[in-house]
Amino acid sequence: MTGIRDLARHLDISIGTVSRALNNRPGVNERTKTKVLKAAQELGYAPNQAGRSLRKGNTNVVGFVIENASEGMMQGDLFFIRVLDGMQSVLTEHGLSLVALMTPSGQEPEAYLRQIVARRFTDAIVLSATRREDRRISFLAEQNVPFATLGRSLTDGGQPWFDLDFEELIQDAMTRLVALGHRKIALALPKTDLNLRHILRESYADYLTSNGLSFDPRLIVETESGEDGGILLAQKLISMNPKPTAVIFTDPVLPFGLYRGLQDMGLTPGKDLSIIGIGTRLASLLSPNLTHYRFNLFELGARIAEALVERLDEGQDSVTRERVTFSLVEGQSIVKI
Amino acid sequence: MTGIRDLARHLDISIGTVSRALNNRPGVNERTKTKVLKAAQELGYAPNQAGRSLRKGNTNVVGFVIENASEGMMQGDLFFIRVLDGMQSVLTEHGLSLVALMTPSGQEPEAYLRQIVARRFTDAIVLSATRREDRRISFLAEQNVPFATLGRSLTDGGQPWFDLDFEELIQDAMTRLVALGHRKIALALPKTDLNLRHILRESYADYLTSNGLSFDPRLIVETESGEDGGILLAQKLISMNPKPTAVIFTDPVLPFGLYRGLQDMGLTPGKDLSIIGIGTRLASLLSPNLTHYRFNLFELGARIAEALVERLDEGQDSVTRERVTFSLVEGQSIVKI
DNA sequence: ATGAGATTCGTAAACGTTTACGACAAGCTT
DNA sequence: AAGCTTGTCGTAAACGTTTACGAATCTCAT
Repeated sequence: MTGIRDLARHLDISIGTVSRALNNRPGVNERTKTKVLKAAQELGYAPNQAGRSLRKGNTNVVGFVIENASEGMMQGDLFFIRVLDGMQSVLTEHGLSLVALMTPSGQEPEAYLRQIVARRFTDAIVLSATRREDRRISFLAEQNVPFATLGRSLTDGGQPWFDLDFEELIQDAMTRLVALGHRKIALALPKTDLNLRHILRESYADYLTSNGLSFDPRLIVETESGEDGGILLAQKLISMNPKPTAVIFTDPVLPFGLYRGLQDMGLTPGKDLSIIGIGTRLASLLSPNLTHYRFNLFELGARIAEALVERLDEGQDSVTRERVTFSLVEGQSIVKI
Repeated sequence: MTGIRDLARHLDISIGTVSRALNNRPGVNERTKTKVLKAAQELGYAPNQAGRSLRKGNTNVVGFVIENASEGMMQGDLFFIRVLDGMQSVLTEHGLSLVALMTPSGQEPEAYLRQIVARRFTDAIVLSATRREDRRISFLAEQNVPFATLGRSLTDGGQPWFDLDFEELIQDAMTRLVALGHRKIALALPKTDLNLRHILRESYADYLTSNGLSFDPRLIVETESGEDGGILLAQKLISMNPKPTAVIFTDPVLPFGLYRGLQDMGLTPGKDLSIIGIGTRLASLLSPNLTHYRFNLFELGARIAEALVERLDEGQDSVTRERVTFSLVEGQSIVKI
């Protein structure tokens, strides 16, 4: 393995100038600088990560923490990869590396976080799957670790966050459904402690009350995730009182079960029940095509990364917090009543 | 941030013994050892990664390299997360960390690999998406980096590899189809330079020739990935000559298009064309249910990790290379002809 | 009590890099 | 030509840890 000493010896100059040349710092002759760069290229030199970060006190690595790798991941993975890709694209431009870290199944999320912070493994951290109250956020804030979150939380760590604009989305969905004559609109929420759940719930209630419509909490129904959850949901919806004419939900695999459940009971999705999904790419595989909202996750990742590098470069002047927009993919699963 | 010096000062002993106590090396009194461990716990001490790996010359990190984050990832992500989870579970047991690294979209896979090797970022590497001839493998072998691959390749780096047993799988699928009376069985292969493509092709040909059946290369058809690829495939299959009565494929989203394409032409999947998929979890969402093979990806990951720690601990005595088995999920998409 | 051996600990060097500091030479001004 | 500035480079310390080595203490048989 070729180190900076080898490089220096090979060029017969001191390792100090070699280092300066590589990190193009001032005070090194242009000619020798190019010589050094060429030699580094030829010998395949790259600075030893450990040595560099020990000296500089940083790692040039940002970590994206993934939770729950084992369970509800059917949802997450499609999600994360795109976000990661977006982050990567801007981080590399700034000479930063991106690693994805997944909390070991057995370990507490916070304990794992404590580890990687104490070891100084990364310069910055991106959290996802934010809970309504999230101790990870307060922990990172206390420790003064630069971080951002994908999703918001009631616990405020002063960090930049980016999230999907669920308020606006629910507003949009509800308006559409109401315009089609729907009044009994069910909201299917996954059993989870994610903040997402609460945001959806409140947006839903807000829309109804601020538009003079009645808010009936019985129309909010808990769902299991996945296909089975969808089948169960179909049965629940049919036997509910009041009986909803439309339903909004988030799980990407759930609609398959929902469709099947309805069909098993002799009902036609879209016709007998209007269905609108949030953030499920697979949705377009159903027939009749599921009307749903999609997000530009790549861009979301890029935005997060930008906020993070800004934070790393310039301290914490301004924290950008944004709700990124969505787009509607029209299908045939919502109809006039 | 509390370092080992703080710990030593706090206990009023030398940093040498503190280090020995923490890494429980011989030559430290049992009583002081427990004292040290307790204090470390209380002060939330964890050894600085950079300092430790600089001194020890290793990082205790293994990296899983993900390629192609942007494009054909619809397939991969569902795949990788489970493998990663399996790896994580055994790596943590051995005090190793796992990070997922994704090659930046713009960069050459090999260049990226060269980077992380030269920087000594990880102790070991797991490669996926192996090509038929894979320069990454020869590179890692040259550099003497401990590594394993998920998938095989013609280029042999002397590394342990684990792969799904596609030979046995094709054998199984073909036997079933032939037993049902099928003779014109199409094999749909994705446009890719992955070794997988060749393995499937050869297993397919092998089965036919070694069972006295005719091998007609016209029955091997290239597909685009995703839903559109499925629709295209449906059209191709129908207009082919000879016209196949069954088809085998791998893409997880493709069957949705295939089903739709057939239905658009007034045909019924399963009835008018027998369909059997490989490794697509979503397949069970279709109706009629897609008959397909599934894998225990968690275990696959665990096996890879085990092989890797064995390699890290004991040098390279034996290289385990295994093809892990599959299971059939019976659906209604293959029928007697 | 004394020496040998075992146990426990402190000291200091080393890992590879960056960077503050000073040395030296060259160019310029007066 | 002397002094000053500028440009270029070498020297050495520092980052936080581990570990070889030796010093100090203790144990125990003689």
